[in-house]
Amino acid sequence: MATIYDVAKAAGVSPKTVSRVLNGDAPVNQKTRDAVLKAIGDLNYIPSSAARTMRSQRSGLVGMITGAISTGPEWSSPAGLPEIFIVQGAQRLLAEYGKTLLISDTGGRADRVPNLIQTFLEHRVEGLIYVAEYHQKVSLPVIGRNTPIVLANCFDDAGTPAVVPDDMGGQRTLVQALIDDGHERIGFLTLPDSLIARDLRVEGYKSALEENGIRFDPDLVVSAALADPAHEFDRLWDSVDRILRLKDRPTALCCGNDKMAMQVYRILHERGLSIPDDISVVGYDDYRIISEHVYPSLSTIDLPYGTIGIRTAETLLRLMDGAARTGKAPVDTVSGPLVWRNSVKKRDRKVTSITQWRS
Amino acid sequence: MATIYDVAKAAGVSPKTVSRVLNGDAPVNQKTRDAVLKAIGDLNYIPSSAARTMRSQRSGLVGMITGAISTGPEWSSPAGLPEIFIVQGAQRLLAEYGKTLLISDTGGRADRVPNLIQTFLEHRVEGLIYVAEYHQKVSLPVIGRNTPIVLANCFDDAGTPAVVPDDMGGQRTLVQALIDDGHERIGFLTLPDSLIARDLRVEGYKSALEENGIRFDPDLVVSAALADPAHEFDRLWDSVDRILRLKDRPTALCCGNDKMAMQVYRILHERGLSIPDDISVVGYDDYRIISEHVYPSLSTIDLPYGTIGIRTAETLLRLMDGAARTGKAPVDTVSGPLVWRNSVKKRDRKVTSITQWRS
DNA sequence: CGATGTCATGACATCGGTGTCATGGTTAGC
DNA sequence: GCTAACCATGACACCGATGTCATGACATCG
Repeated sequence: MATIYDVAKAAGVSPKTVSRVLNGDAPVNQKTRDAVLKAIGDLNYIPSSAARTMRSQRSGLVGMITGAISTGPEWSSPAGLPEIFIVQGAQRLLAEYGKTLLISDTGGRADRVPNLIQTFLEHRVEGLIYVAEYHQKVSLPVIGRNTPIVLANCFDDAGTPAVVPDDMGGQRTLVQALIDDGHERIGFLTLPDSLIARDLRVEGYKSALEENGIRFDPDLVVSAALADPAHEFDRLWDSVDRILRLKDRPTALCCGNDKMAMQVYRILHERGLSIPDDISVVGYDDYRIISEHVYPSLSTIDLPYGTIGIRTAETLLRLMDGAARTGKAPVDTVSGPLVWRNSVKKRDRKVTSITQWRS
Repeated sequence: MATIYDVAKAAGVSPKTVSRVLNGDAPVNQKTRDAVLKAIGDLNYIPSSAARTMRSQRSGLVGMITGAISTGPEWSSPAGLPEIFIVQGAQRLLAEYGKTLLISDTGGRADRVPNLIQTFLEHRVEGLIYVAEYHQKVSLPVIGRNTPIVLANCFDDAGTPAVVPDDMGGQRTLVQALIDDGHERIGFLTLPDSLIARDLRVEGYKSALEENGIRFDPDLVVSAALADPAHEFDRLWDSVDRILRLKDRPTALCCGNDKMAMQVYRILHERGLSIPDDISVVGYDDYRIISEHVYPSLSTIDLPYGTIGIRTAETLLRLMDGAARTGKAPVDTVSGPLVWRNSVKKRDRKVTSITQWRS
């Protein structure tokens, strides 16, 4: 492989001049420049980033770790796989800034993390990103002060900068949209209790009700999923059953995610209820293979993994740039747009909503 | 950051001896070794792979490109995203061999590929992997002879080593399973004509019929999907309609993939047909969020992306190891297991199948 | 016209490891 | 007891870039 010396010799200049042409850090005469560029082309010269890294102490690399890290309950999402969107988002932004992404997956074994970090540090990554499979709390082994790290889709106790989905705001937006469509009795089939997203979304649900002067009825919120997938469906069936038997039956159901919504479709269908005429349904995630293809297509809210990736990279780049931690909260929340399809029916409101004379 | 010289000084030995402890390339006295290891720990020394790469000319890096590359029709799979499984599979195997994965996504723009390759070459990657979104033919810009490259989920005209799914064998297996369950009139709602997988699977379908002495009826094979997603559903509806109106109506339907199967479920349901009692259905891909959660759960065949990733890495490692291209065909096919769930009904065969006296 | 500044370029050291070769001390073999 | 073989270690050059400083050729200015 040709070196900068070969190029220099071929162009009849010094290596340093070739370097100047490549990096543009000092003026070079046009003729000289042309000669150098020609030599580069002829020799098919490709600079060595290893040599450059050594001299300049900047590798241009960013490390990313995906896969399990917490020792919490294994809540596998065999098809969720938000990771790829986060990876793509982060990679694309980093590429714009000339950074290359090193990636490594734990393969589900948290004990491998220190090794991965060691490898990344050997490559002198300028920053690290850790991506969790779902919104959760993690605890990472400590890394030297020098290498900034940003958490994506998770956060920790140590105040590490993090980017997470705005589960509370998302659910609030979703419920607000239902209220705007005239719904007031809104059931909520939640994710498993062990998930942080579950609590945040219930908060968002409550807050939307409150802002609209609707009383919160605990009977309407049912923990519908189990961390154990084996009994998932039966549990969901039972939950729907309980909600439908309520005296003042809800006109709309929020589901923990689109997958659950798909199963709720089936349950409602088997019970002879038509969506959205008899009851409206919304999901969460905008998992398009489901939301676009079920019938009626599902109204939901986008869980913006791509944006989380971009935002994470953005935060990391800023830290790499030496920006001291700003006063800003270390946990950044990202919200996604409503995606309103055909699973919600507009209703006439029985009473004038409080919202109408609020704004 | 501590260097090997700092460690040497702290341990009272020469840098070269530290190097020997790290690499184990020559015997080192136990006492000396302990002193060196202690110094390494005390100083929190992490070797620089840039320096190592420079001297040894081996970077330990493998580059991977994902995203669009062909200029063919944009057949987007918004939710398919096999890439992540391929990435994971490849990364895990590479990690076992001490290789680190550099990853870059084209962001859908094939014209960026040369830049990505340039970047990878600057990092002196020891090998390259290109991952396509779906089984297709691609054409990559030429790279120097030195860096081996393997294609995953695609192939080219130039005879580059490649790993692709065994679409023909998979469909044959699937149809054979239907035949084993007593079906003989088997409809096939295929993927869009533009896809290579479509033709291969039709081949597999025919071959299974032939092996069982069942006459191929072209009316049973309907190109059910369009590359244009806008009219996708109407087209599918029409295709199912056409097949159901056939004089000798099929007892089972093969669908191009699980997503299509999910829509076929809905169509059959609306027509008052029950699965699997009135008609059996199988998919393709084992896209679990669908296949496990529709009702009845879908019998299908796994499209083994993880295995493709592993096999690709395996092939690449062999090439990196200097193994001259063996006589083996450069295109390697990978097949996945049947996943038999509840969407197929066993039938009594009207006539003794030819298979029974064949083996 | 000499002093000063700017432009274009080169010489040389250096980043942090490892390959090569040399060296001194032990042990084995005859 | 002398040589050969081996073990453990160090000196030194080198991988391929770039930062620093120096230098010669011109242009500018008072």
